[in-house]
Amino acid sequence: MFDQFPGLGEEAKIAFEKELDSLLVDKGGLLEQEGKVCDHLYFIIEGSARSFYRKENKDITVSFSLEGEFLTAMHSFISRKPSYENIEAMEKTKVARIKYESLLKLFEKHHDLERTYRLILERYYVSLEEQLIFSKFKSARDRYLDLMDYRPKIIQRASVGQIATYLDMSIETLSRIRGKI
Amino acid sequence: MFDQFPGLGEEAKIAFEKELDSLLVDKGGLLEQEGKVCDHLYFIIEGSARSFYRKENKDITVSFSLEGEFLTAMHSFISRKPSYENIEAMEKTKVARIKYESLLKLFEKHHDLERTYRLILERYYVSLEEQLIFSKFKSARDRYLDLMDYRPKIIQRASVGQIATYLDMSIETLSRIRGKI
DNA sequence: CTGATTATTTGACTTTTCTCAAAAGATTAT
DNA sequence: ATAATCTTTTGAGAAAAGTCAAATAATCAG
Repeated sequence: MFDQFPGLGEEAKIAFEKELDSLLVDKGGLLEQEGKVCDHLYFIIEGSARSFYRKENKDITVSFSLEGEFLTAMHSFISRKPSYENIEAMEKTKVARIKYESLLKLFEKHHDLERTYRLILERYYVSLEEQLIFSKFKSARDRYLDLMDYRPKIIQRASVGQIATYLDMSIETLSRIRGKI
Repeated sequence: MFDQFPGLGEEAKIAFEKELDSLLVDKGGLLEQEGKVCDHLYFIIEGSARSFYRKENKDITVSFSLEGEFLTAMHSFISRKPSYENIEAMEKTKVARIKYESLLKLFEKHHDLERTYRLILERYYVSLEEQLIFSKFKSARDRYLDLMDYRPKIIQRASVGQIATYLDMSIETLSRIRGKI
């Protein structure tokens, strides 16, 4: 879990792992729900998830997460306000999670853990920024081709509808793009 | 500068301020340039700035910042890779800034400063997420109306062209929207 | 102040993507 | 296995926003 964060000491790791709580969710099961404050930072051990929200009875996918990645409804987790996001398992998925409160407590004792969290946050930020820019300046077709290049696994695991809202185009447009490759 | 971050102790503030470096930039002057690693976190004391990048000889505005706000080419600042962003003063602008290296050093000594930085980062994140969602699900007209509501000062200070690329629409479309309010 | 440059607005037309509708293909529960 | 449901594909027409071009308006340098 922390291979990617070499600065983290053994002591902090152990303390962190003590606070972890593990969870198995079925396909379609919700890890987080809109309207509630998101209290957990998740780590996907196995499986995949997507976060989405609802607009006029449609699900709009905001992000996809695969095993080995941290995940939360960051906006709510940070701001402590009710989330507008839902997080749903895309298949049978195993996650570890830690409570917001526990995390803050651990920060008091383990400086290096707060740093690691900061790094996770930074990653989150960078990927969001890439997503913004990428969505801003490319045609529907290029957004799809980019996704194929950078995150091919998502195309294998997510439905056309989920991918379409993620890429900000209609299902029909995506279907037509796929037909023409 | 730190009024918004009550958790920060006097000692850390003093140490931080010691590392600050103040700068006056003329209208159009560049604080950061694409291709270079961004080494500074800025704070706008007076004036305003925008960050943008170039695509096919056009400037695409990514964000606007006003006095009292922290600002950097976050992607590069975080990743230590060359920036694709430029940051430019929109008028005569006074900034304070700290070097990336100095900041990291201060983190070693002042845990509360690293926390404050984390909070700045969180804010950055939240505003980026809002921008993404906001750009994703609104019509050109609604994006403009939202900007008028949330950041009216930007509309007063930035040019039509700058606002148009920020809102991801053509200059002509924005001009027509403005004509019809 | 004045000509030159740059920014904004307006018009006509094009392109991209959307919406609605229907058909075809999968998936799920009984 | 089969009906029922959900997802994907395909077609046709509509809407939103883009492009190109020209006219105004604003800003800047000498």
